[in-house]
Amino acid sequence: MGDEEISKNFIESMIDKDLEDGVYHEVVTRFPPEPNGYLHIGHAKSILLNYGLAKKYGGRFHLRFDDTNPTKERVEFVDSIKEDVKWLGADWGDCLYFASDYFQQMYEAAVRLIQKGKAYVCDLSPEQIREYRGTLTEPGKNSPYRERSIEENLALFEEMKAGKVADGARVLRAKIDMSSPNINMRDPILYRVAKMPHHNTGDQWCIYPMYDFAHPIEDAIEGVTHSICTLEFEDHRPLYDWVVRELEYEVPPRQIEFAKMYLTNVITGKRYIKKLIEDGIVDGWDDPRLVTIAALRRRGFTPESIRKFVELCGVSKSNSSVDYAMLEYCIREDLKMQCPRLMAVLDPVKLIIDNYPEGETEWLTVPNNQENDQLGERTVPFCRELYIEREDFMIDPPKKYFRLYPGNEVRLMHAYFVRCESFVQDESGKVTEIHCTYDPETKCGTGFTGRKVKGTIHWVAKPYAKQAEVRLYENIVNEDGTHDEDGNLNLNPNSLTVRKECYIEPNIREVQAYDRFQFVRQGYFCADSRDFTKDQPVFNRIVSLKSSFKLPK
RNA sequence: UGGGCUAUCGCCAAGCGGUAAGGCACAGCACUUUGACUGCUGCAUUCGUUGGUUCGAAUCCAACUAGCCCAGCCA
Repeated sequence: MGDEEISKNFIESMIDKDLEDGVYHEVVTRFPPEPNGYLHIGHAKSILLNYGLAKKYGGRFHLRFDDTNPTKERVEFVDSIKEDVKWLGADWGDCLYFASDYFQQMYEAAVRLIQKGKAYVCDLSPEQIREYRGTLTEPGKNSPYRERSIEENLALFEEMKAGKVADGARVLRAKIDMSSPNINMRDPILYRVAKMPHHNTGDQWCIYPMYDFAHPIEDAIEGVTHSICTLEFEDHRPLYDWVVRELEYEVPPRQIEFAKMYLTNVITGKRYIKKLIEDGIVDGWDDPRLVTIAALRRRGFTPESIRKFVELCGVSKSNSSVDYAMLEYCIREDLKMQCPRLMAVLDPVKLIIDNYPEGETEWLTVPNNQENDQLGERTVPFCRELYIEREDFMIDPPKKYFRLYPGNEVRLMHAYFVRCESFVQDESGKVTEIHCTYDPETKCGTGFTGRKVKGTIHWVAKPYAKQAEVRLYENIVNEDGTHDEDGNLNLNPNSLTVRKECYIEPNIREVQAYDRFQFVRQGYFCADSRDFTKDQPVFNRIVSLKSSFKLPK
């Protein structure tokens, strides 16, 4: 997996051209999150794209925290982001940076702009600035403070820096063009006053640079060549270029935009996730139904599966929403060869083999994964009373059902053929016991070829079985749209099913948190790190198998 | 008559003037000690629309249409 030829994306083509033209002689990329929340699957695309490009071209990949706004940032997010990026396998080596470490250089850059007559201090209030900015269809008008002298601007900016100016009273603005059709070029704000401690620089600064000013400087300082961001920044590129040009960096970085990834039937918006947590619908930022990196990890997704997914989705400039089935395919693909395939019964019903000696136990040696003998073997107990899956027996089966029903013979996986002779129901009609007879000659591994059966079912020996809790997850929002007309989430009421009476093979006592298994026909499961105890393990379903027999309606 | 971007199968996505890659999903067949996996087969006479240039257009030109983004002292 992973060695298939994936066609070159448009960013690689641009990089190739830059290298050919001698614009750059190396490739340096970065992932620049603001530490204001948890990373999700969409960020994974950016992380892996940037990291992959640096690796492919033998360049560097930087992890840089874009922490220029102290009002929104917290250290705990810095830590969680580092953990998630590392987990995804994007190795930043010693290239870990903080935009806030460049505050002095940014300040000096701002002074240089003032000296060039390209920036001025503006006293307009936030409301006035908005009015002066014009609208999408009307040009803006010049600020009355636009023509202040360089000396005055320098002095005023110094006052801002010294804390002599109240929050919001004055800002530093670029002097570009108030009539530009691109609103970002209408004298954008470069620096604002915010008397607030910063998670990294403390009280050292009370002026903070805006994204549009800070970002190109951060890239230039670090020697980033290709500054890859999402589509909504396309309109900012002229400003990005303006900043690196006016600041006269010898090797100016290039901004390239790509489309964000959206996934069907999930939510990524911080606002919505926060509400789900507050409403108690999910149990936190790492609830397995969410697609934060932390949630995917807890659910049991592997970093490799996320990498495969991102690679498969590709990179383009058209807004798109990838089918959740694609993610499911990727984790199945990764897990199928590396997971032990164990038997577990999620909805048990008793099966009794009437002609099997009472009190006897056979220990069967079975492969852990028929397709990968590296995974070895284990022994499982077999005896007279078993549990099988309730859905593997039907009193009155439809056509083409080939599991157990009165008179039919099936294989008990890794064991014997068994024929249903009778069954017992309670008053409500619920089946409580299934009685079978087995044929000793049909034991697995003896090479019996006398006859064939169409169905194979899994089972667990009743006296030895271990009880476990299993959580079955589905998408959190409905297939037919994630929101209704009013913007409320269209929640899937069946997104979580908890099964407490599940029986698993006794072997599973060896399991560690985060261990993954394929429960035969039930799909892939992960031991939940949060609720895991060895006595009563809790498993999260990662993904179900592709399909199973569906009853005709 | 604001600007920017996008449009190729149900969903992603190659393609860059020489006659529509691939993956997911779906369907069928075969195989099967998991109805899984695997293998095979099928799945766009057509590239948002309409014109034009050309021997030849998804690719070039023009005009439309639809969707997304922009008026934070957020990033």
